[in-house]
Amino acid sequence: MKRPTIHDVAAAAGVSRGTVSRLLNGDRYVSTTARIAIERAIAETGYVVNRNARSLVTQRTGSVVMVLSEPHEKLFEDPNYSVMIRTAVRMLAERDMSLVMMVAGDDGDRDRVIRYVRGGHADGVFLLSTHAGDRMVDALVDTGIPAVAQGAVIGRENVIPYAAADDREGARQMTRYLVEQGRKKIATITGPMDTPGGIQRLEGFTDVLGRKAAKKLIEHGDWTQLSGESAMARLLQRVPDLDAVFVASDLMAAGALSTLRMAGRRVPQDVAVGGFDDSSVAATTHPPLTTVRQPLARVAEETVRLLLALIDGERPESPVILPTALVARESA
Amino acid sequence: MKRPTIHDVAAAAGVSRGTVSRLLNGDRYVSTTARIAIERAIAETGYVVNRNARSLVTQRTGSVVMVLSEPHEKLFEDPNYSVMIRTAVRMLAERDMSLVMMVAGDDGDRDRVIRYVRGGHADGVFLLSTHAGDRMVDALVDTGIPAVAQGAVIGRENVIPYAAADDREGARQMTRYLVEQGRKKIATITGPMDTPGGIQRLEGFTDVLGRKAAKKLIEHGDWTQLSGESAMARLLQRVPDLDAVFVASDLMAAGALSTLRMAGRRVPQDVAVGGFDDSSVAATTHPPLTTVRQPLARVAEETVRLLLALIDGERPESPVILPTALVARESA
DNA sequence: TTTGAGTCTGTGAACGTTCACAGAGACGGC
DNA sequence: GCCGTCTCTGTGAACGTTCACAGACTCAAA
Repeated sequence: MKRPTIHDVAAAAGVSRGTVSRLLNGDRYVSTTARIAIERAIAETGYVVNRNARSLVTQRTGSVVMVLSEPHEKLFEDPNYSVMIRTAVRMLAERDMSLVMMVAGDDGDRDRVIRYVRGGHADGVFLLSTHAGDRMVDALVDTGIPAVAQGAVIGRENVIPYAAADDREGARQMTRYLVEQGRKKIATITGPMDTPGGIQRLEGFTDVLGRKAAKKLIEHGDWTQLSGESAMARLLQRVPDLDAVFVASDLMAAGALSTLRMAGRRVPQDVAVGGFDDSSVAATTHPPLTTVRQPLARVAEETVRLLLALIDGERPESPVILPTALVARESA
Repeated sequence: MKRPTIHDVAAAAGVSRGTVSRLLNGDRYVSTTARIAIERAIAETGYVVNRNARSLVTQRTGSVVMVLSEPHEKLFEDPNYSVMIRTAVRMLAERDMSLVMMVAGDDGDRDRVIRYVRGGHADGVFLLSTHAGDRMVDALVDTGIPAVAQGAVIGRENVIPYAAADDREGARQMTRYLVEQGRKKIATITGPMDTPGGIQRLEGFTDVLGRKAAKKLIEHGDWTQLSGESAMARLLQRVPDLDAVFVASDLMAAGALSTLRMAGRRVPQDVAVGGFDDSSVAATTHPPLTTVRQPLARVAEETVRLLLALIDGERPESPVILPTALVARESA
């Protein structure tokens, strides 16, 4: 019951290992008769190449590792991951490469990742939601193995190529929209200020309103619904006469909506609410959220493309920034 | 700049390959002096074992593959996946094993998966949301490599071990709850009838109401919000006097809620709505959904445990069915 | 002192590939 | 008829491990 090897195929086809190997690897110097015999032999024996043996000599693994840098608790919610995983799996499959998942939640995890990559077990690395100042990033860069990120790695923008949505311009779009609607006192709830989305979306907001004007109108959240609720509560207390709020994620916006409802403010009559992401919650809130759509699928695609190019030894341009679009619903 | 090999470590430590290998693999016959020398040599050289070379001789890969059987479009939404991935990655990491992701969306994908597993590239397989009658399942079983599923594989319940939430009892809980609230005409919107959740949750519903009574009160959806909307519309047309509906997923329930709102029915006064999953949407709908919580994390854990046991050559009990809990909010 | 068991070590072979090399044959141009 | 080029093929070595085996040494019991 042993798995057939390249020897078995060669014997069955009446040729040598070398010829079989050449056919397998797309070398052009294989005669048609040999080709046919080998192809039949492969079909008959059910042969499939042993990647370990191959990797051992080629020094290539045919796999890429995706590193998720969230702590273990905060796992749900983010559709980014699914899209990223699917896209990567699909695009890698086209090259017959595979995707290995790793989590870098604590220091032990990070060491494992470093060891894994340093051990030469991957041809490339995807970094997801990596935090500012993560020493793992530098260690990975040191290995010399291609690495890319989805969204900027703060402080390493120039060393880790990345693709991302145009968070800043998206925030500008939303803020301008609120202004155009005649809103006079527009506040914002940001994401965490150690994430690119948190930073960029606030930048976009102040781009439109001006730094001084915006100063008093900022509260910070941590992307969770709960943090949206409490940030909204703090805003209402500090700025009771606000008539609009730009919330840096839909989930936080959902939280803001319930706080507003509890406070008796009507949306959008009294307060307009703008979200960000156009995630699935955006359509289910009441009222449905006006939000900014991110081209998630395209960002994922470009991220993968970036890594594949690096693996191929090219020098792709980075960053790849993709446009966002305003989705007008009822909340603003 | 070559990566150090076991030879380098052996030389640096003044011992032979064999001794280093023994230490690495936890063999007890290694003297303390050798151990210390080797450990220092490993630290100095930055040695990390080459898994390919190891796999080549041990015939074990130290990795497990997770197969997602959704077509490429329907990817978002399902938190199951994230939890499952995280749990698997975490538990595998403890054994220094890694997780490879594959998607089986079309026939080409399925062939790739079969080839991959048949090629001996994985020590085990996780099957996620596998469809009834999928020939890939039989092919995988034929390889003799351990495989488990999260949720039953319809028609292969006895050949593929699995862990799952007690969908049937969960549906009973919800249906009973609606009855206890004094609801007289309770309808249901099911999931697709080729998924275990679709089947089991309907079973639970009819368990409580009786097959004949339930007959007329059933509409089918496909888990999406949109399908929930239209199924609800069909129900309203066919059974205008219904006063409750058990919807087999929260997302579909969100759809049902908006149809009810459009139709001018108040929830829960006119119509009570019960969901299933206790997913993130459940809290954001208006009114918040009364639903059934699945022990997602525990299901994932048990699924992984099952596979690890199989890999270790044990014969674990299957299926592992885990209890659900009713979460009362405002919609019922 | 001999024996035997237990501990520890080194060595050669094997795992299944790819790759470089050498060589055989075919064919066309001179 | 010879040479050079092109196509095609087989072979040996290498990749970095593990494993079985044989042997050396220690120690205690007979």
